[in-house]
Amino acid sequence: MSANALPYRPHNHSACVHQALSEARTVCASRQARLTPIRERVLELIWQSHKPLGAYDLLAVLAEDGHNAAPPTVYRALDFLQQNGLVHRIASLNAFTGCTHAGENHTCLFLICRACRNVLELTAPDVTRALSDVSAAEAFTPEETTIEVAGLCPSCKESDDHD
Amino acid sequence: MSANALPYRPHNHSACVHQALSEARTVCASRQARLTPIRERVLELIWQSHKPLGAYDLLAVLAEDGHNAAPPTVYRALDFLQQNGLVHRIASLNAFTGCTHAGENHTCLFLICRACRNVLELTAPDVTRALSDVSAAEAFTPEETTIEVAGLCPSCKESDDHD
DNA sequence: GAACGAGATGTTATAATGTTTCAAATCTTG
DNA sequence: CAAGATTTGAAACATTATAACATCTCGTTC
Repeated sequence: MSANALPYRPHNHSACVHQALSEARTVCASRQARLTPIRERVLELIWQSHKPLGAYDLLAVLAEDGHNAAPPTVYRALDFLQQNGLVHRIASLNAFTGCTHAGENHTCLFLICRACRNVLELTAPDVTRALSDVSAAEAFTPEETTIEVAGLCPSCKESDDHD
Repeated sequence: MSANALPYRPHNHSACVHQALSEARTVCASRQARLTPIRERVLELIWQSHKPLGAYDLLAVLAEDGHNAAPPTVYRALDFLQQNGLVHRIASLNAFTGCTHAGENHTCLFLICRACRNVLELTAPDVTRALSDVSAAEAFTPEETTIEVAGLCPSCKESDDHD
């Protein structure tokens, strides 16, 4: 199984978080984008797991932090993080997940487990190429691509089979 | 250009609507699903153009009809239509569009013009296969697939180039 | 170091999208 | 026609997202 499949397996997750934050600092520094405390905190929260969080989930945690934030605070942080390629919005869930390819310009896809809610982000050249061909065939100029596959991850499939 | 590319070109749209409604009746009859007046009206409204409509857009038109509907009325109609493969929800737009492959079991993708807002629905075996391969490689069991490509359609690209 | 300006954040209000719940009406089937 | 199932009506509410404007922070310039 590829290293990318981690979210579906137990792993040293604090390493994920640490690496993500570290990469984020690098990316922001190189772009002269300011990774302020709020933005960094939101990114850290999103990376707490591989389950996408909603904006209001984030707000709730910030409230526990003692930070009395309003929705725009979170949405602005999320906008910043998206613009700098640090998080993705999962349209079918209205939720946000950490980008595992920070800084890379990429078309990615998501495998979303409906049972455990974990999300695996992948880049799939074959899919990207096929989609690009389809667009070209229709003379369509693609700009933003959303590919989200909902289903069951291997672990949850197994549990499901035992029912 | 394929016949499927119609939304981006002038065409006899009332034929689209007529055919869609006719197919819907056939599909529902064969499934013993009841295409009630509200459901049919919602489907007809969705087919008024190839631009996806939001649930509240539909509500507004129903209000003009003199039909004083509340949100659940529309969402229930939309649920029914989706379940019977007559409309699709475009997750990235929170909007609904008529299915051009009614009754067929298919994985489709959408080319969404950000300028004119028209949407072209396609089935792309190469994309479907590539996605299926990716899922298999991760031992993931896919159930629902969302593929939405936002960009510029040929007509709008042309206008854009002239700026 | 004071004044300025740009970017970031705070605050309030509101918009847009979607769901829950229960009651009433309608259709279907025996 | 009576009973049960499906559909619709209606009110309230939940969730997600944005608009508008005030304030703060921090680096730059004078």
